Amino acid sequence: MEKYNPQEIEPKWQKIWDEQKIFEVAEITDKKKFFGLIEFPYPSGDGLHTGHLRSNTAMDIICRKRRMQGYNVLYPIGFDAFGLPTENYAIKKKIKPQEATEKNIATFTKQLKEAGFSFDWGRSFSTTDEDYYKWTQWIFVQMFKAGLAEKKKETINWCTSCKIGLANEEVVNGVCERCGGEVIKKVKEQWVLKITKYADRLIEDLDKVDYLERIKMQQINWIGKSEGATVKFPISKIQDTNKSQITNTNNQYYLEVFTTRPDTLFGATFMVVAPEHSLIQNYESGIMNYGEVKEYVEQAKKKSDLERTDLNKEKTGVELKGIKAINPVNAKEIPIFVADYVMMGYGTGAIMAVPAHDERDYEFAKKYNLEIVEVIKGGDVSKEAFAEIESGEMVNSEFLNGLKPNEAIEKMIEWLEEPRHHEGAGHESIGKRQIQYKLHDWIFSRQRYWGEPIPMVYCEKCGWQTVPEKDLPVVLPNIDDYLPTDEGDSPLAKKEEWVKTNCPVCGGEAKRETDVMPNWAGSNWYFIRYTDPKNDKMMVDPKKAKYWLPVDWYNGGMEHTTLHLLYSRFVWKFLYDICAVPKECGVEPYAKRTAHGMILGEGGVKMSKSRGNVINPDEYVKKYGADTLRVYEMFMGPFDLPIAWEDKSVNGVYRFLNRVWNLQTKLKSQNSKVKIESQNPKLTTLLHQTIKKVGDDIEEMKFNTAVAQMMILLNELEKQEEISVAYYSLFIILLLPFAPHLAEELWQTLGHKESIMKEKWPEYDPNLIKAEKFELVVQVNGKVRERILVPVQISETEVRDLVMKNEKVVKWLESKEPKKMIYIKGKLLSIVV
RNA sequence: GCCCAGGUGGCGGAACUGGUAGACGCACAGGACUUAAAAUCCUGCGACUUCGGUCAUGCGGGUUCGAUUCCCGCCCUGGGCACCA
Repeated sequence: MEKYNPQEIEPKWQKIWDEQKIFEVAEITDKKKFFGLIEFPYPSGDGLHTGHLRSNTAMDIICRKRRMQGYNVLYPIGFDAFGLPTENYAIKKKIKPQEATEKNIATFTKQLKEAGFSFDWGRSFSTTDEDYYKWTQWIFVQMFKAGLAEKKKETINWCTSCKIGLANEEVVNGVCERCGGEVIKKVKEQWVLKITKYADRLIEDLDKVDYLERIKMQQINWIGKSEGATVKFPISKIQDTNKSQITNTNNQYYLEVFTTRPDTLFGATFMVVAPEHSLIQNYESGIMNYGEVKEYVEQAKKKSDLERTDLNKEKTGVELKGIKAINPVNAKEIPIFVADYVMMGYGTGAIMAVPAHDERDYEFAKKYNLEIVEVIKGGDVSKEAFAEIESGEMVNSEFLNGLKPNEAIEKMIEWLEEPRHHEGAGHESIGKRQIQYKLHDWIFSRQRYWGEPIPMVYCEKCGWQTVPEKDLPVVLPNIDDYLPTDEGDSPLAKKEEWVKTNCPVCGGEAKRETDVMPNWAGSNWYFIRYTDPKNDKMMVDPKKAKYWLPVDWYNGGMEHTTLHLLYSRFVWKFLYDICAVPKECGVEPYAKRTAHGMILGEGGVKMSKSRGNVINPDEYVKKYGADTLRVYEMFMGPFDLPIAWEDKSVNGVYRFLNRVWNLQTKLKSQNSKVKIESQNPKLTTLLHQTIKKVGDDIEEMKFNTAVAQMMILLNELEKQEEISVAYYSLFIILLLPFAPHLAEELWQTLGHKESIMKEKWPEYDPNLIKAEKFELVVQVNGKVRERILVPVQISETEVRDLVMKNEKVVKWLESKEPKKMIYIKGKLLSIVV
């Protein structure tokens, strides 16, 4: 027998699988389908990393098992290749992004094939392929036509280092998520997608899917739905007798706020507006201390978001002297402040402050000595704010007195919504019920080069027009100077002959949009395209979509469970609404979503180039083979938790596979007819337990214990004088999804002509997983005192008799009479004396 | 601050629905083979012990015949959100 030599057998089998196109899936069959999905990789210059392998191996195991269970399995792969990392990499290396992408995809392809994943390579594509992004642009056109895409002036987050606008989601702790660079506010015309219109559905439909609970929570928190009311506070017109009239340039007579606590309206003793609030500009001449206010506003602007949102800092603010707000419930005049603890980006950018029942307002009121009016009894407002909503009773609140806060909220909203005469505004309601989301509309423009051109044309006469569908794709021109500009225009703007075009409506002169789409655009819908990747007539053939979609199981990293998941769910819902995907597919794109834990470097620290602790899979494939790497990544620890790489343990897995290989020496000479049942019953039990455990564990992604169970079986098999081909075959089949090359080679060695993958996934016999005897545990007063081997069928009386005769037990009873005996069948007998 | 995980030997981690804590692997120690080493195989491996046992699953209580598992109160670690009105 030759030695286990993965370096030889792995390339051999990869070649055979590739040539036979064994994983290329039939279009539509009568078989039940299974669509397993992993996040397609971003082909960076660094090559494949251990995290890709962890996710891909897990789904590979599941898909291989499904195939053996008789499913028609789609396990596709592609590349998410547009975007900043490649562009920046290309700039650094002084090459074109096209070149970098091509090279990186080649590397990734080679690495992925070397890992033995059962991908359907026949369906592979890159988001940068023209016949793919044609449809990415087509989706944008549909969104525009549906009124969900709009170009508008937005205060955006501008990364000064990437020279690019960022979505709110891409700003983390006040800095650029990607490069950590400084983020400033900049007003720019931007394309936005109105994801907020789908906010409710994105929350509600989570009930219909099987996601990890924490993923659902993340989605819900991100959308951040709050229910409450808006309330208009009139601004009192004349304060300062020296000034005859307050100039109000925009006829703004109200300060409108959003509150989740309309019940506390009688306790509103001052107002606060964000530094960016238009009220300040509008009442410039009415604000007596305008200079002071202006200075505060300027200071606030200079602060980064990080500084402004630092919870530990003391709240600051300046009163707008000369104007007052009138609390509409009691007509009291209350002061207005500007303070940077109120954010322009949420609600109306202004709040009514109820210091008695809100911690932040309380702190502010204490500092500036403002009135604190208790309107809910139950706390001690001389000491701290009482923010409870479940308990307490309304006081000092006229028509709300005596109610519970929850009831008061409803009553107050009713009161606010009643139309009534209102000074300066005629006949309308003071406020109304309002739902507010933290989720913002999604800024979809990027002022860079390496992305899908936004397929829009601007005509002076006709306004924004979509590029006609027959002219799609708008091909990204191959330009030499693709460096970003400091002014924040896309490099495409420099290519005049490309920009200049004709208006699709009037035929007159027009200009192309020069911004490109963000990275998310291509990854929003790639899984749909896998079901029909070559279609040049439509995004997807409804028949094919109907057969394959939704995705049955989607696994990926925790880092993509908020943004990518939310965005792609939104796009799916839109495509569902316009019938671009058939109704039969359902309202959610992914039936099940799981996430793997990150692999950390040795010692539990994050892997990074700067630390120099990045594990390169290639080295391990070279040294141990892909099978060892696969099994190790599954065995290293619980799949969903982060885990540190441990070089020494890789060796342990290599030993395991070698022992499986060497087990061949114990094979009975070609005696495959031997019936399993006739063998050693203990071993038979263990074999069936292993079939059950490995099968069940794969479904629950408990790969570590599945491998452990196979090791237990191997240990037992090794103890035998000789083993039957039947036993060995079953063992290899169980191992196949984990170590496919090894399993295939051993299968062939056993004399099979067909691939092991044609075998059925084994089923266990429920009668055989039970052992004939078990170890009965005897406890005296809760302590284990004896273990006796007894037959499974033993009755309770027999157990009692047996135990009471047992010397050791008798000794522990110290001739006392047992008070109580508890018998747990098949487990233990507990005696209390 | 809020939400979600989690805390078990020297290490990664097992443990069904309250029923033998430490499976499996790593590391380590001893032995076999070898001129020797590597590899491989065998044995041992939570702590203490007067060798009868006793104590042990972050800490302190509780429920129970019995708690890693359930309840109450703390401490710590990781992740997410964060002046969201």
